[in-house]
Amino acid sequence: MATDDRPELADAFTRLARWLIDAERPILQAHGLTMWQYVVLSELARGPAQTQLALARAISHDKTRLIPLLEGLEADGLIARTPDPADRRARIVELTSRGAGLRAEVAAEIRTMEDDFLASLRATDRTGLLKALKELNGLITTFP
Amino acid sequence: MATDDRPELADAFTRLARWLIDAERPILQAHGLTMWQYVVLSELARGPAQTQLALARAISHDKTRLIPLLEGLEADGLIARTPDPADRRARIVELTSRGAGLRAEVAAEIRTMEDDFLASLRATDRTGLLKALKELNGLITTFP
DNA sequence: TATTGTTATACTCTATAACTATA
DNA sequence: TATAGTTATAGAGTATAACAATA
Repeated sequence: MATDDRPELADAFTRLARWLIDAERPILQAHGLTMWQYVVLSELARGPAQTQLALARAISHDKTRLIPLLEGLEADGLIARTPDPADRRARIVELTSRGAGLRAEVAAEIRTMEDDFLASLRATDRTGLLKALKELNGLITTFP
Repeated sequence: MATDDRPELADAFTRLARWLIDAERPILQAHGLTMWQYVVLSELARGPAQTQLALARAISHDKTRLIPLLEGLEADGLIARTPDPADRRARIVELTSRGAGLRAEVAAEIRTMEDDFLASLRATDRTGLLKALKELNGLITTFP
């Protein structure tokens, strides 16, 4: 067999993720956000969370650490937590318009950074990469 | 502009890396290895390390935590640490034949798992993905 | 003086357990 | 009894400081 130099996938993905996170950090910092705060805003951009617990699960964060995080975002006026009338234990979490605006702004800057990052690839490899990412991520979320 | 549903890259890579690491864990466990131990063996498979410090840098691990790790691998007969005659402070770290054999065995099992994982992709997307990974990983290591 | 390997210490992040209020 | 939110505590993982030996 010919020795093919395919890298180990876990290693390759980890390195790329780490690089991209490092590249996002200054963008987030310029807007006064931490990584986890941005993760919360991004998840809420898909729709309000019916409970904090559901939100924690959606972003693979544990519920105890989520609390100070939400308190900070609420104090900054980026999210709102309103008691669910149907179940007074639960609190519905959603973006304020200010939070939605900030998230969109940051997402656009990150997107620009990503486009620069992918610019060196041939078109076919880039589309293959993006299609593969979408396909594989669908795969692993359907049966975790 | 049409809303394109491209995922954020950092998120996509992180999820895939986490999934793959979870998939590797039982393989490593079956051979009595931790993730970091396997990382060390893999790095040494590329060639001996002239110093422990260089090894730590190569795998992005800090030198203090590397020490108990190497002691464990040495006790298991998987690596050897020999003082460098030219610089008696330094210790050259290399795989024993047993360590090399174990590493190759584990790598083969991981490779099989990866092939199964990628099996659902179309051929063009799979090759695009692999070429893109190689290209991008080269990019980020040349100017970190 | 600077560097390798090492030990000891502090710090951060993460997970577990326990409490309250509702259901 | 079970669950949502919260608080307090313990644990793993990581980084920093300090030391001996050698350069």
